[in-house]
Amino acid sequence: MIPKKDGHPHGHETLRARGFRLTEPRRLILDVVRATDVHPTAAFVYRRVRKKLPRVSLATVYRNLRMLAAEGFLAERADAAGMRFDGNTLPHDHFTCLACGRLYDVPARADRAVRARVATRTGFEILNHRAEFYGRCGACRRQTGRSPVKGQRRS
Amino acid sequence: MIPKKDGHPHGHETLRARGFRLTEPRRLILDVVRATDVHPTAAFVYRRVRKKLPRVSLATVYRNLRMLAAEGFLAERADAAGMRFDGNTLPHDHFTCLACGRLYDVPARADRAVRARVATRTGFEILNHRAEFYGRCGACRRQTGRSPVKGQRRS
DNA sequence: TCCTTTTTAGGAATCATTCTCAACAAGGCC
DNA sequence: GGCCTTGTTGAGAATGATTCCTAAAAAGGA
Ligand SMILES: [Mn+2]
Ligand SMILES: [Mn+2]
Ligand SMILES: [Zn+2]
Ligand SMILES: [Zn+2]
Repeated sequence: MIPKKDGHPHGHETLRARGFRLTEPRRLILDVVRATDVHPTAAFVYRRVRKKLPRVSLATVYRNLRMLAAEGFLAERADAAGMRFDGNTLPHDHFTCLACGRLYDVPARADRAVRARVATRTGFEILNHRAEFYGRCGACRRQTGRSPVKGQRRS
Repeated sequence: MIPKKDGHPHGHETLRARGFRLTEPRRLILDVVRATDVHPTAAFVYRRVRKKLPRVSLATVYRNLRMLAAEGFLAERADAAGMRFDGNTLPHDHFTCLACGRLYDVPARADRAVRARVATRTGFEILNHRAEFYGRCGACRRQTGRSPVKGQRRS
């Protein structure tokens, strides 16, 4: 039997499995977010998608980013600079360099104990958590005189 | 010598010490944020301040909240629902109840070890961090059937 | 093919936040 | 008191990210 002619890389088929149609805009949006580690904004994704699909609408990008995040194909994050998306859906923390503004993934995770302690102290049931670290990344530490700068903005 | 007739409670005098004038709008804004534990939005502060100073402008509220936060008299936080302010300037974490939406302070802090571990693993210099926990608060745990609700919005 | 449902593009609307600027208040100094 | 300088305010306009609306196109199913 001949394999389906539109077999895509990644786990795109799971989209269909969960009742999604893998339209052209959706495939491109998902690919853009997954192909970068900058935790892109919707505007960034829009710019990238337009290179392949010039007529795509910004509303379509927002709509599908929201939808893909709601279904767990992407992660959604909010910070002072607005909403960003993360193609890495494994649990991980983040580090923001205050000098260059870059946002890094921090693969390690030290939650179990911390969560348990907070839970017993407060009586809250803890289902999830989020840790953000701030400081200077390796590159910026080497460049002496590069001290924290105010007013980082969007990608 | 007669004491200054405008001696205020709290640490308001420090405002002057740092080169601020303690104007009426500023005093009221600071008092509103310090008097609540709801981590108010600018709109919330605006509503409260207007009760005492009906002619105050929303721009004045934003301007001074930003300024007071920059000087360390308040803390500023961003989440998915927008910018909020915190009268508690001591280092502390937060817990968001996914059922009722309330945001609680978590006075405990388990950072030293976590920070050190992340620093050695990544090579980043860690100057600060932020921890957010999510789950169900004590009140909501008791009310069975009250499960997490989508779309929490502003105060 | 015909019918139904989903998705889209494009533009308008919303809404939080910031900006602009003329008027105003405070303080210092003569 | 008058004058100047500097910081602050209120009102409204501007900005900018996100969402909403809607008619048209696309996809699926039978
Ligand atoms: Mn990430
Ligand atoms: Mn707090
Ligand atoms: Zn850096
Ligand atoms: Zn609750």
